[in-house]
Amino acid sequence: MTLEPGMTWQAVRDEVLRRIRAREWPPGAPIPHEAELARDLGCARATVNRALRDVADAGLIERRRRAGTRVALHPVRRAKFEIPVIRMEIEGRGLAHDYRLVLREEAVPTGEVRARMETGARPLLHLVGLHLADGRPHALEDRWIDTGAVPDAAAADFTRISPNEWLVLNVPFEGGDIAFSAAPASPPEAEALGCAPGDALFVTERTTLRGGRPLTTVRLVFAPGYRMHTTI
Amino acid sequence: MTLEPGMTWQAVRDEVLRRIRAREWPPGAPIPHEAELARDLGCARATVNRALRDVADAGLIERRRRAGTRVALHPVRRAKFEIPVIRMEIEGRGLAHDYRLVLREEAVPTGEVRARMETGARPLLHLVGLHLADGRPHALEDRWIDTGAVPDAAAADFTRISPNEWLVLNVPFEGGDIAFSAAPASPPEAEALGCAPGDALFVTERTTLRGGRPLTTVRLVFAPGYRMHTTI
DNA sequence: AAGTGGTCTAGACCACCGG
DNA sequence: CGGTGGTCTAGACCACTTA
Repeated sequence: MTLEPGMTWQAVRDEVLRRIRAREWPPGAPIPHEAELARDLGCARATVNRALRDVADAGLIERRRRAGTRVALHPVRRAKFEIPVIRMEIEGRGLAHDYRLVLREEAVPTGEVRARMETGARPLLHLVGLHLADGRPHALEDRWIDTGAVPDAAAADFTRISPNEWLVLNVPFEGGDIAFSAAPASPPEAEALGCAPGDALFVTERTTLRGGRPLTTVRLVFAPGYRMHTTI
Repeated sequence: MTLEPGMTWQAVRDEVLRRIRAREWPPGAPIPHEAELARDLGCARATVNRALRDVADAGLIERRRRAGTRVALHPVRRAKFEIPVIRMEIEGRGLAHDYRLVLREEAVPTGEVRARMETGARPLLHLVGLHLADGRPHALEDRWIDTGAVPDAAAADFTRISPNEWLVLNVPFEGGDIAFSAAPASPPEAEALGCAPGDALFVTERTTLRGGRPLTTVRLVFAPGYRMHTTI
């Protein structure tokens, strides 16, 4: 029990984490309410609230009005990861970034892309480009843009700037979803990335929205050996 | 300009996001300091602080004492993802989870595992197990545990509970790192997962620490078709 | 040295929801 | 209905950093 006044919310958080780890508050057990903790720890309730919100964000406790706060039974760890602009990611490693536009067309998407974009039989802007790191293939960007939702894209010069970067700079968005998976290299992907067909490649697929409307969807296929990394 | 009193921090955040998206505050530009925003928006500075902290967490603005707050030039989006216990993830999809221990040994790790665990030539507990969803292979868990750091693991019955779940329930940890990648199925992986050798598989590698000391490292290889999903 | 964000406090009101 | 967390306020002090 710490009774020093002037406690910071980080100190409160650490004390809460200590009690959870020490099983003073075992999984599933309710913990004292904010006012009580504030009294015990000698700080304001707002400070306890700040600390507990942080612990709840990490998934270690569950909070509900009236029901109080409980230690999570199955602590689902939550972690953050970053989605940088590809050029910045490459340059951040001290490598030179280059980009080559491989394909630009107006076309009607099929299959998954069509389902994700929800644009039916309307033609979209389809761009395929290769990102290079120090001259070596890094990732293949296969993108569809709804020019109805992003009119400026029709006039953009995607031979000089990648759609990835142009969109980040020019098109504010509100949300979207991301999926990560592994896929074998298709023959064209293998040729572009300089690997063998069937090689295991790391794939991310993103669709970004504004006002609930899909703006663009992209499939990024990374050259063999790519790793996405983060910390808990 | 909104001048209603009693503004919530979410409303302040939304107004800030609107100004950024509308280029009222263009990329790289400084935004007014908290006190000024609080006056303009008719709320307390703490409310503005809460809102700006949220926007900064998302990567859209950069805050520094004395230097003030600026709109990020290259908005690195930050997203969260969840790392559930494998059993919970499977059961959450309405499938039955099963687990089979494939290998249990005391052995000295080599290569990457040895480097990650920092245990030198000391033998560790090595466990390999298969997670099944509705009887079909879901993921292969290849784990090393430092029994010096986690003594209880030596006596645990990993034929009934997976190391994944046992560790979550019994071993509090403080941090770690995670990597995601794609890899071809090795012959033993292919046999365990019921796919062909060389098939592209989604792989996650985690090392968890307590007090800066590695407790366990695990390589999870998922059956073909697995997708990790999250939203921005 | 001074301005900015970071945080704490004490009090208050409110929304929600479980008993 | 009443207790809990969620939030706002007004004021204050502090830490950091950069001009």
